[in-house]
Amino acid sequence: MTLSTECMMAVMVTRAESAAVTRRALLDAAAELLDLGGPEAVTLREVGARAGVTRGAPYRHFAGKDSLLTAVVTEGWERIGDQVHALRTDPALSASEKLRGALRALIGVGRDQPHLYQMLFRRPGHRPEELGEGLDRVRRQLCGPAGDPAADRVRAAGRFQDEFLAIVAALVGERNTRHYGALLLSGAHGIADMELSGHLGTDRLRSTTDELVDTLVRMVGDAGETT
Amino acid sequence: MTLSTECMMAVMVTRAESAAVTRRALLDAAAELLDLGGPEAVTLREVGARAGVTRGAPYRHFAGKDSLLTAVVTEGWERIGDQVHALRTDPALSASEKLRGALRALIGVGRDQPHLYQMLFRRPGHRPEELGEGLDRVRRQLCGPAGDPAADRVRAAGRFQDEFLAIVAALVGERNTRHYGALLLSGAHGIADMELSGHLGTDRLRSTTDELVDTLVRMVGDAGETT
DNA sequence: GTAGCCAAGGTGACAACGTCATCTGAAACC
DNA sequence: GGTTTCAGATGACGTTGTCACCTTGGCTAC
Repeated sequence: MTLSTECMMAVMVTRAESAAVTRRALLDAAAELLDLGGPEAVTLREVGARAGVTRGAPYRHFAGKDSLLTAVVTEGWERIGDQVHALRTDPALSASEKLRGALRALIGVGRDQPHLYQMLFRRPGHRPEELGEGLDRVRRQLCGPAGDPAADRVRAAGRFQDEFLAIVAALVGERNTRHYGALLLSGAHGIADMELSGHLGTDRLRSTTDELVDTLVRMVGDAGETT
Repeated sequence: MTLSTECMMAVMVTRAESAAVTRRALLDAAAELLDLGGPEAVTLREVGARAGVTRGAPYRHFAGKDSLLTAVVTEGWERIGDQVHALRTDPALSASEKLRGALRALIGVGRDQPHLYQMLFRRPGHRPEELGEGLDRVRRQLCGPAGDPAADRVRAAGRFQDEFLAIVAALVGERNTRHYGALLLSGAHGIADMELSGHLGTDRLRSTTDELVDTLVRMVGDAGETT
């Protein structure tokens, strides 16, 4: 039955269409495996199998495993960017409600897709030993060829940051945006990652993520007013 | 020359001593490889080679690769715990100086040993999908047999937290310690991890880690006073 | 319409890895 | 002195990422 349906639906597909659907299936399979068991569980053989192709096929669409995972991470950043964009442009929300929502959205990704979340905050080539100028250098290095996985990922993360900083600017003013934006983002990420690593919610550190976010936003609001 | 020295020093070593020195060499080799290239670069074959044994030998001292890495992480937590202990008991420092020092020490580990740092904040069995009650559950599960790698790691992290929270308590009072302690630790970890992942120090988020720590401590100090 | 092109995908192979079963030799113990 | 025990060596197995090579079927130029 599945086969006959497949045959009927396979009638008249152009080559580009077929390649696009395979690429999409590879990305979906990789994202699913990532959610299930982390980067280690994403094997090109299993990805290929779930996408209905063999182990070598992914190399037609991605340079290798890293490249595939980077593409999955890029789509993760794009989704979060969309979420924050929706918050920022929602006329029914106050500035601090938008901020709280953005931070909670980030932490929510951590809770719903822990493995994906942890990959959001890994250097594209995952080489933390060379700190240098951070993503700016990566951006300059890779800005040229659009479609490059690492560059796409940096761009997607940058868009998220722009949306987020626009919300922060409305709260603490243009002049303090970069500083308090960095502090808020670091704080939210720290809260999310502490929860993921199991350090939160213990006997010693018993606060919930929501409580921590509320305190953080309140403190920044107070500090932003006085300056 | 090295060989003759070795021979001279190798005279009359008991079996337990030899085993201990091998275990030590394995840990050192694993830590070194971790610093150089991350967990992927820690192969049992290379660890064994650097420790002067073959690939199978590590299994005499550790259950497997995970167990070995967990032991390395445990020693990392112990070192940080010692650092914070030294800060806490230093009579020449004020409470806020101690706090700032502790946060900077944590971030310093991130800068000096990025790969080790990132493993400090990974679940012992690295299974972030089951959030549950966090480390408390792991602690209860594994509290029995001392010497168990995961239990040791949880204990070492717990000691660090105790030292840290003692500093926080002196600043915001006993009643707020858990909440603000969690916030400060999350904040510092977020700052460190954002720097490692290259998200800090970009055009959009240009603050330094020291600036962020200062603001964070100042805000918590203000909030702690008012309550 | 037909010949050639080209890219998606299949297949075999390779090295590296974690892990285990088995063997060996020497220290430890009675 | 014989036995036990355990650190370490060795061979083997399954899995993985990756590459070179091959096949096949749409696409394009004439």
